[in-house]
Amino acid sequence: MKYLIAEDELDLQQSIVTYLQRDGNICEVASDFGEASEKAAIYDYDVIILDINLVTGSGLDVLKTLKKEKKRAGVIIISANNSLTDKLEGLDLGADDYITKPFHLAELNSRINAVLRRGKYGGDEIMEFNEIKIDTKSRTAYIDGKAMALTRKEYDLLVFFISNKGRVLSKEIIAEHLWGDDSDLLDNFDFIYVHINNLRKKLTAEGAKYIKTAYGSGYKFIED
Amino acid sequence: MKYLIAEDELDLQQSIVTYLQRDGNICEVASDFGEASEKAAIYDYDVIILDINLVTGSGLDVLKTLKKEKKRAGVIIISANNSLTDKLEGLDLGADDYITKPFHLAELNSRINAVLRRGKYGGDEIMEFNEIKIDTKSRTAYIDGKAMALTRKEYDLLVFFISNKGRVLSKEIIAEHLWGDDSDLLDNFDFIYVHINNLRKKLTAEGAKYIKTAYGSGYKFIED
DNA sequence: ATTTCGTCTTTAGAATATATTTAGAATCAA
DNA sequence: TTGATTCTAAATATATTCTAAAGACGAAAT
Repeated sequence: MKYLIAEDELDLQQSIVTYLQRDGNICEVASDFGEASEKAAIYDYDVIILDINLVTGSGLDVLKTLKKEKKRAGVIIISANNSLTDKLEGLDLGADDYITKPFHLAELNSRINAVLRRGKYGGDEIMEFNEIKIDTKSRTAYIDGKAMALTRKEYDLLVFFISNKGRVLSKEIIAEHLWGDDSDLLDNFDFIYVHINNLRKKLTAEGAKYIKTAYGSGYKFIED
Repeated sequence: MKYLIAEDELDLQQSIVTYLQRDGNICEVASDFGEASEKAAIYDYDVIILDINLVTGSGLDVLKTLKKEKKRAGVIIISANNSLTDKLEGLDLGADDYITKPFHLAELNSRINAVLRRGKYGGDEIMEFNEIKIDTKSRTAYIDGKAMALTRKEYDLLVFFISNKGRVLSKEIIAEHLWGDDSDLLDNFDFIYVHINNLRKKLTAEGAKYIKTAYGSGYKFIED
């Protein structure tokens, strides 16, 4: 695998490089944003490890470059502290995962593996739909950067919708996915109405009207 | 350097010893957990290579001994399978790295070098979360510079939370990591409530309300 | 356009599931 | 043995999920 490590703390940079090279990986480094952006634009990396608190420039630039150049590198953001805003920033930047300092190299390693594994299966750590962002790690959904207070079923429902956005989901399918073979319930699906309603309320409270009723067939999550 | 190789597959054990001795290292071996624990407690090793699938005893014991005796040996776990839980468990147990069978000796060697090199950064010395600092060497947690009087379980719980900050940890996962496969307990998880409660009390006594309940899913350690 | 019927929405609250807290018994370590 | 720690058990508290029922809406038939 080929990595770009954009980190200006040189001993940390070196630790990561050594750790990754140990497994036969190819590493390139960047110590400031200019260098990081440039390399990210030109070369194809499998994973980019990006410290958003580099002294020069803005982390957005590097990620924008990646999007513009349609680079498919997985991005793991290193952030110095774990405040909510930083985390949200991480989500906004479109990173695949984030890790907060200080961390164990082995922990970084398992995140890298998760990101690489994901490329194949597509199970994202962070999901997005317009102003809605879901951090599956903390099981928290954000709307316009604000954490939503969702119950477990509401959260599961939202995740299911977003991972099937645009597709009509029948009550049967939804029930099967959220309740499994709990056959007591599967006679009627009235309870779905209630959960849909509750989730809708919380979404529309923030101005998001994404759950459309497909009369007679189900629901779909889609732009107005 | 001085090594302890705790491995009961004798030809593998011998291979490792020969490989390391060729570079002028001192090696001692142990073929069961009793021997490994005893030697680990008495002698000072730079690196301990520990097969967690030894037939006798529990891998926890050796690592617990190391913690109790405040031994600073780096630990590399050899594990027979490579499931994620095993990996995480290994890290949680305080190991510095892990390697899964089968492996090339050269790979083991580079892991050893990484572990030796590490000490520097990310060495498992100090963990931090806002005003909380944990000195893993002395197993002491400080809050605003003040040492907290934590019991073992409370300390372990706090470390587990902070090393997985932001992530929802189910009671099952917590139990698995703090109690291992002690299957007597794993039927119900009520005792978790008590430890959470106790830890919370001690944290909130200092104004830190970081343990959030994720109703129905678990707990997470996170900014308010 | 009106009726009709099946489908969906909405609400309130009952039932259930989950979490907190306390006290004390059992266990462990010094 | 003693004191600290850990676990058990039970009460209390809280949150979620489901049921039920009344009304609104959509679509097809008249």
